[in-house]
Amino acid sequence: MNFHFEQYWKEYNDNTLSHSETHYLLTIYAILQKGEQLRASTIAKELGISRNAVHLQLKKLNEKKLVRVKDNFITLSKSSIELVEKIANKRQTMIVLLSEVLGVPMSVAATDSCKIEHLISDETGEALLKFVQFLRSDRKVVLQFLKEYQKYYLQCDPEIGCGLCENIHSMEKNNED
Amino acid sequence: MNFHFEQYWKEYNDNTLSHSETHYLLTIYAILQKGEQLRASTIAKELGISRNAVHLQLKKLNEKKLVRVKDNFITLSKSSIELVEKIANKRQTMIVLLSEVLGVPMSVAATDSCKIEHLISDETGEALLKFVQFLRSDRKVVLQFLKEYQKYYLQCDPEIGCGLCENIHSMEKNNED
DNA sequence: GCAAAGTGTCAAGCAAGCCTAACACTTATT
DNA sequence: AATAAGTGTTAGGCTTGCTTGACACTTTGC
Repeated sequence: MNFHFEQYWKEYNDNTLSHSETHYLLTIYAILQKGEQLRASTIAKELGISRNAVHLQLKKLNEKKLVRVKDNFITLSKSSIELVEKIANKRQTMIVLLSEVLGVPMSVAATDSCKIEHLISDETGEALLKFVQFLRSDRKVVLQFLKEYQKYYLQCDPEIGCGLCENIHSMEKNNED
Repeated sequence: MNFHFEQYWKEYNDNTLSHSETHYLLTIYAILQKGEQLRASTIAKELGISRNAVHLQLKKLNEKKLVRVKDNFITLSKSSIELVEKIANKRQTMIVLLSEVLGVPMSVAATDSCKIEHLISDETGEALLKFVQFLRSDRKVVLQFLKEYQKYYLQCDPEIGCGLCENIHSMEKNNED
């Protein structure tokens, strides 16, 4: 416990993307993926903020070469697509870990993941992904591990279930030993 | 993937404590635990910010009943001690999961945990704690699980090690079967 | 005892990121 | 053609949380 956290706490805002920027880019990415043309006011509606705020943020994102605006239509640069996909992966990994493995309710898992997705380092993101992939594999040792975890740590009514036990049961079905 | 994240993204700042407040309280807690008397300028030195900034923040924390100031000496209220201990637990749990189980370097684990500790819900914090406690227990199924995980997912030179394999080996020693 | 150092406090300023108000311009509607 | 609705843009304001400068008061050192 003698790690000097005081050295780290200021790094909170030293991220590639701020929380705000992250959600602009994620939103833009999601809409563009549907094949739709995208303008500022759509982002405003989607994020629930004013057109003016979007306008200002887009100007900054454009200066940072993260978005392009042409004829009022918005596209993402290659580098920001990479950033967005990395962050979306981190979010998804966290959600799976929290909800599928640890049994946290989906809405809580989604909220928490949404808050921290842009703060997690690539190193941690990759380690989490590997771990979750392993936990989702149908190895015997994983199923035994999960069953034992469920047995001791998740108090759930077997009649009702808890979200997690259903996952384990369905994994078992795919892995008849 | 059709979860509406746009509903959540604004909750980023709706936390009991901001990142800044969190680190004020954690710092105050740590110093008081050493039994030392504490004044504003000490916090300034510890956090690496100006006395003026500390002064303003302490005024706000005092209004929120999170700290008490008497004769320029600072103490924590009962409610903020509870908050601090909860957050410190979340941080510690995350650090253990990342560094001991997933093999992320300690400095990365510390930085990431420091950034997200105050954003994680109590529900997620408790679920993570249970999971880490289980992973640290000396159950046979846990050791097998960790060994298999290490085998497939952690490329490390057995001569040098990776931080994680050492943990597993030491767990094995305590669990002669 | 007196200068130097440490401490608390107020003021003004800055950056991020939001807000509302106001205005210009372009589409739709009728 | 005329009014309404949608969109982009600028300007001023607010909050959080930091900064530096200036000033007063209290310790400490010689």
